[in-house]
Amino acid sequence: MVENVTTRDPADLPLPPASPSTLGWSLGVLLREWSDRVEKVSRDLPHGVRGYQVLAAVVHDAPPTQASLAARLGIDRTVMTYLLDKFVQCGLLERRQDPVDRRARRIVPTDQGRRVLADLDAAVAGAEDELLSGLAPGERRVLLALLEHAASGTAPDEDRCAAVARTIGPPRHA
Amino acid sequence: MVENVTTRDPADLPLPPASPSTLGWSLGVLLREWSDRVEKVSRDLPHGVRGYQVLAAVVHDAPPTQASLAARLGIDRTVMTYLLDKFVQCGLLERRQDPVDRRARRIVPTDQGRRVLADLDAAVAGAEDELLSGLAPGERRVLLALLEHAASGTAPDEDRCAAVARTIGPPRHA
DNA sequence: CCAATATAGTCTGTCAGGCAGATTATCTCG
DNA sequence: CGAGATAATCTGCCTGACAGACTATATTGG
Repeated sequence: MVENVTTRDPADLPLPPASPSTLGWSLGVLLREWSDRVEKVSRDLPHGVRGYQVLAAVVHDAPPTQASLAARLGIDRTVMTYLLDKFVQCGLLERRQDPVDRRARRIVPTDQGRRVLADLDAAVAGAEDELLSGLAPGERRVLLALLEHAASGTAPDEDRCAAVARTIGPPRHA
Repeated sequence: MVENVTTRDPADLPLPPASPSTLGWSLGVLLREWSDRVEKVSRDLPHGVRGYQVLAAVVHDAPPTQASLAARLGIDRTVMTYLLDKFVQCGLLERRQDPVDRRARRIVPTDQGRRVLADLDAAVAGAEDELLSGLAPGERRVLLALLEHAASGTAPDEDRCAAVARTIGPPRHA
């Protein structure tokens, strides 16, 4: 009997040599599921999930420029152009010339944009809650923290925005 | 001269109701980053990252049928058809008629397929390691465990296949 | 045992969406 | 001031996803 099975200790991890790619698979499944749910919720928005992500990024993170917004979301510049076109057209966002660099546009939300996003955020929060229903509240918090930490570590530019935000105001439930 | 600098008040732009969508964003960033890295590693494979995922799923999870394989990876069945065509053509996988249900095909890896995957798995493991370099080893393990748990909770069908497979032992060549 | 319906996989055609490359306006630096 | 870089936009092509039809087999009810 070949005993390359080193299961002598319960603290031993159960999947040592096996598939390394649980990570990729898990991320894929979760993101797909997240997208599906958020899609349902954002059906009215110009571009579904992506629209939500754009709007959320603009309002919550206020990236200085269109390009940085695109980079943050991993979207091509040329794509970002027509995504924003639609939002402007719908009166949810505005393009303003950056006074200091007239090549750049500052993307700012309209009041309606803010309102719409607030509603969506609530709905999305619900969806996420449901998505993670298999995890205990503590586990969820840990997962979110680790995910964000990992993502921030690899993200192209943000990082300190998020870090600061987290330091100043951690998610407090009122 | 119109200086609408409305951003001087620190209390003006807080992140009042903590953005719920860190989840979506984090997942997106990480998956994108994972894909990029794995893409580099899987450049020789028929369909890049996706090819890797297919091959890994076939070998590690041995889904009974083509359809279930597709479902597991969130790929359309018509797409799965031509993905597999390529793999068969390259001699990495084989389609065999399921003896019990002759409509179905059992997808089995060739020896070469296994070998190729083994190499890739090693490389991917390295890439993942690098990807999560911002996290301490303990944190990584926790993250992976939680991710997998969450994903399994929402995954369409697998769950018990994977669970059973893991419990019984890694796929010993049948 | 036959007919009807369901399911696994494949094939075909269509179409949106993404990306490369050119274009315009502006900035920066020598 | 001219040369090169950068933000955003515009144009056109082309891949790749999905819908729907089709074949082969399974299942079920009469």
